[in-house]
Amino acid sequence: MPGTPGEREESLDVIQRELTAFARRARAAAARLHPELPLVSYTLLAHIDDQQGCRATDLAAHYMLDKSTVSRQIGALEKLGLVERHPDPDDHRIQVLHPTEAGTQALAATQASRRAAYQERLADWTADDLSRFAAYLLRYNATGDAPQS
Amino acid sequence: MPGTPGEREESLDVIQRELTAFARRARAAAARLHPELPLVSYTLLAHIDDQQGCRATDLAAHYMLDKSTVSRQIGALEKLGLVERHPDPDDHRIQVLHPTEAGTQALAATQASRRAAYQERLADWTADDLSRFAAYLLRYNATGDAPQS
DNA sequence: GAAGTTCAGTTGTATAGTACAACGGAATTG
DNA sequence: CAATTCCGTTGTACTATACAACTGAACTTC
Repeated sequence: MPGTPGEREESLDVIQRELTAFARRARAAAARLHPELPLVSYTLLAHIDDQQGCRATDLAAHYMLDKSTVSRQIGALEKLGLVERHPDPDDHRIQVLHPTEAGTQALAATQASRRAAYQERLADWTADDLSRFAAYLLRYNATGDAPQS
Repeated sequence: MPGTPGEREESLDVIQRELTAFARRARAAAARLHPELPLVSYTLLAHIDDQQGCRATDLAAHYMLDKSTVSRQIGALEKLGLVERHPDPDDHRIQVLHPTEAGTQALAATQASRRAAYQERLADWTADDLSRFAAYLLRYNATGDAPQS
């Protein structure tokens, strides 16, 4: 469709702006909502739990983070007693991470309160709109999974 | 609506997860894309430009930032010669912000490269999908404009 | 119209999250 | 075994942020 270039650009600008606005607020909201489990730690912990045994390097690659950042975050999570490191018997360089009991528990609690917040916020959306919005976000993020520049 | 709780929850989880995933990467991507214009500064500058004369407090409210943060960011932008402050003649407390010539120019350049990145990323979306996605994001962010929790 | 209150913004201080660079030890490859 | 590559840590620095204390201007109320 070559007819409507302006409209397309406008939508792109809106998407860019609104996603960025969201990103800015997400941090603030996360900090307010769960003061004891920092945002990044939460995210990493969730990933560790999801993958059931991953390495620090995996986390760094997946989140586009420096390995030093991951190292410190993991250190913090370990100090909080939420993750454990197990040396890989085959390769001594590798530390396999997984959540402790407390980690799984903390994660569940955080997830619950997050879901409640979203629930309230999106209370007046129809299930149909929610599902379409979710689909768009999935599609958007999938596109960017292996980005560049 | 007690009928369809599962589907709704699932969508909520997806939205939550995907928005968070986006937020994670946004910073890294922005840092890579425009090393010279820091992410936050860019965002604030864009808002200032968009609103043609806004106050620091407006920015703080819109992005859920502390006024001190805004104050420093504006200070940085001013030092870079990208924004100017004009005292309001009617209310001496207020500083009306707007972009300088250089600010507008820097913004245009940054916006162009950002838009190009989004363009490429969203190349295979129809204009219709883009517009609906944009609308959802606007609605989502508007809902949260005056939140609490 | 002076005192108290609210509002806009700045500054001091502290913290999280991040990157980059330099390193250490372990594994792989020649 | 020497060189290289891989995983992780530590040192250092910087950005973004919050909270609290403050200044100064404008409203309120008597």
